[in-house]
Amino acid sequence: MPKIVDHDKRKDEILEIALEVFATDGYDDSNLSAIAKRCGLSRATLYQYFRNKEDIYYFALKQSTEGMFQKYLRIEWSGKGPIEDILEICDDIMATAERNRSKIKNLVISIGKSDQELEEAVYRRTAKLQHLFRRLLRNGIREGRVSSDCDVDAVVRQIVVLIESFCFQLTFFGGNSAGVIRDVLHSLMRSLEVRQG
Amino acid sequence: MPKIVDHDKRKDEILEIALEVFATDGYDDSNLSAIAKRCGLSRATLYQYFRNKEDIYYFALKQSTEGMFQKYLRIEWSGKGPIEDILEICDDIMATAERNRSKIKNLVISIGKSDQELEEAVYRRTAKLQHLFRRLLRNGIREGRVSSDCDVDAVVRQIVVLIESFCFQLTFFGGNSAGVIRDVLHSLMRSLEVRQG
Amino acid sequence: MPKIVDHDKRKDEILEIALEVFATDGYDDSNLSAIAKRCGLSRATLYQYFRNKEDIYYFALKQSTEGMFQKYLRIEWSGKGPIEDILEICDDIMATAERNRSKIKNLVISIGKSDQELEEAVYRRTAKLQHLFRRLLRNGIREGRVSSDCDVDAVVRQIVVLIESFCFQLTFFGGNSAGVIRDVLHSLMRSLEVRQG
Amino acid sequence: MPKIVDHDKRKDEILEIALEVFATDGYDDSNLSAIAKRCGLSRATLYQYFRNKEDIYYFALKQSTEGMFQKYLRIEWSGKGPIEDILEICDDIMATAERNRSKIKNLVISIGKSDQELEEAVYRRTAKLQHLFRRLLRNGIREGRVSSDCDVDAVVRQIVVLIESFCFQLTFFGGNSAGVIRDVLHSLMRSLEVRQG
DNA sequence: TATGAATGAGCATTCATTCAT
DNA sequence: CATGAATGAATGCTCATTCAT
Repeated sequence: MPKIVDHDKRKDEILEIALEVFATDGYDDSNLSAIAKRCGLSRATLYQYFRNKEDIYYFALKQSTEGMFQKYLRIEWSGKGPIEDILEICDDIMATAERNRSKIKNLVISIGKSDQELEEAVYRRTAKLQHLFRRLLRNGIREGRVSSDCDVDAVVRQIVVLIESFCFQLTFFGGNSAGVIRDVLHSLMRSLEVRQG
Repeated sequence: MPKIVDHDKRKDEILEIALEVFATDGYDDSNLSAIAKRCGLSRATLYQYFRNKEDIYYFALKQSTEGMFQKYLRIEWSGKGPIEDILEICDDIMATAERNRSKIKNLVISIGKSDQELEEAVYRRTAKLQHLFRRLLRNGIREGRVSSDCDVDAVVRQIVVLIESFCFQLTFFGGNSAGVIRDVLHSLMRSLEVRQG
Repeated sequence: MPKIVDHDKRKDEILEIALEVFATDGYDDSNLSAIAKRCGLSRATLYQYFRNKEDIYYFALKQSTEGMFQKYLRIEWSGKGPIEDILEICDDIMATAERNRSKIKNLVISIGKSDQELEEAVYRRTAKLQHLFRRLLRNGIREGRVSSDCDVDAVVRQIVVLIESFCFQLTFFGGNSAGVIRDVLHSLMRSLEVRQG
Repeated sequence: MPKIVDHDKRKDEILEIALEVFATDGYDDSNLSAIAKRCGLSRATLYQYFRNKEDIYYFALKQSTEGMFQKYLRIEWSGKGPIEDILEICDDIMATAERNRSKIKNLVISIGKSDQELEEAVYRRTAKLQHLFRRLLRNGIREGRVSSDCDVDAVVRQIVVLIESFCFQLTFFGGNSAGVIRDVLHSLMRSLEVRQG
């Protein structure tokens, strides 16, 4: 029997490392030598797991975003009200982003390369989340906990764009700047809240 | 007169063209051949004006941002009040950014390359503007036109970060997404306004 | 019985397939992966049967030419005369070549790689045949059925070279061009024939 | 003024050398390093003259065959008769081929790579020559110097195929074998001659 | 000043071959 | 006997940069 290494596991390890390298150096300035070296492999060996550099990048990115927003879809709601719930989700997303800065950075840089496919992917991944936000807001309005002036679609759009901006700030200026976006998001949401007498 | 007079002018022409090329192809995917060709010069000649590719990039960027925020510093104020004045400036900046998307894109991408120097440059260029905003807000509070709850420093920070985010959105997702940031900025500022009985 | 019996058989199977691959892609453009895959084996396993790629090629070629000219050596002669006999043999050789174009192509290409060893091999394989031709011609002269002007050695040489040329034409330009060589060979031989009053 | 080297001349020099290298090693087994080294240039410099390896090969081949058969088209005819004239041309072609073995070898190898374009090119280059042969033979028949049995088209075809075969033999087995083909061609033509009383 | 010529350094990719299991 | 894993050695190609004129 041949030398056995869990192929898929090794694949994931490579992607993990590749992601870091890509995040540090960018796609163009990175090179397979660096990735291979950090994996403790030769450059040629990478080709046993992936067809080419682009492939590595693509899968590294895919792996890093997969399931990123899945967990929010089956949340159990606290009684704190819709605004609080939305903020909680948003905060969690942003905290996750902060914890995975290198992944986010890659994502952002990739979008910058105007990879149309990725833009759509971002949309697809957040579509359900947007739907959730809409439902929460509408419920809130019906229950009188959210200001009836609120243009639901517009607000949801703003939330999403602000979260994106959070990621941008995180990528380009770091956590402090990103924190400002979080503040803005909070102000924005709070201004929609109907104070409960 | 000898040709020498033209030196600086020629330098600027090169930078102008270089900026376009960089904006289109990105720093890495661009090459000096392309720039030289579009300048009607040979590659070697570029080295008579600049030391290397990075130099060209650096100066192209510098040139493109120079004076970007200068004009706001000697503005004459309308009687509409500080909030309105600030929004007017912000809108003008954002409109300018939208008109110069390729420059902005370069700027953003460069920052992404984590060119520390550039990050500082951005700060330096906006420092005076921030000071202006602070003054306007403080005046507004004193005159009772701006809510006294307003944490001036925090708000100014938010303004700046939102304008940055506007540029990011512009670069990565285009004008529609960027417009959402503008809306957020407006909401934010309006919420500080004290309605005049 | 253990699997060992199959070893040589398996070897031949590999060579058979290898020959096809080599004929299709050429030595350089072919690769062991392709051969291994078509054999249903892993690349590494090939090395259990052959030392290296060249070995595989060498033996594939050897196998394909082995016995190519054997059958003519124990032919029973018709009464049609030596010229007719020679032509019959030549036609049969050429027909065989036409039927095994891919083998021939490999052979030709290999010779092109100036594999000295192969050139000699070609000579060795045809030596006996040349001897047979010589005998037939000499008999023919003695019996008055072949023109006495005929320089036996020269003619035999011509026959062989024409058959080789037939293979070249077959390889490079296909059957039609090769057919022309066959015609030439026939004319040549017929011109040696002494018409029997 | 810059360093001036006659660009086209240098180009030709490179092609000259490249041709030799290709003839020795074949297209695949050759590499640009070898060509560059023998040119006294760096690999990168080759790319200032040609776009890629294939280009070098293509032009090397083109250069080598250009005008190969041109000179025969405006020959002045001796009084020796058509057969003699044709043989003289053929001998000259074959002698030229022998003198330019490396060119011929390349040509042959290229055809082997089944470069359709080249096969056509060979045809195009010999088309006028074939026409000339046909005319000579027809004149010969009319004038009673060539046997009236002679199937002109067939004979011309045979001549061409034999010359090709000459080249093949030259490439694969060298001048001695090729000489045999020359002999065959002579016999063939002589057998068409009508002896002048 | 301007530029044709030349190059070194670097990169992605391929593939025959080895080795441990 | 069989094979997955791993790799060294090549190779074509690009490009910023230098140099001599």
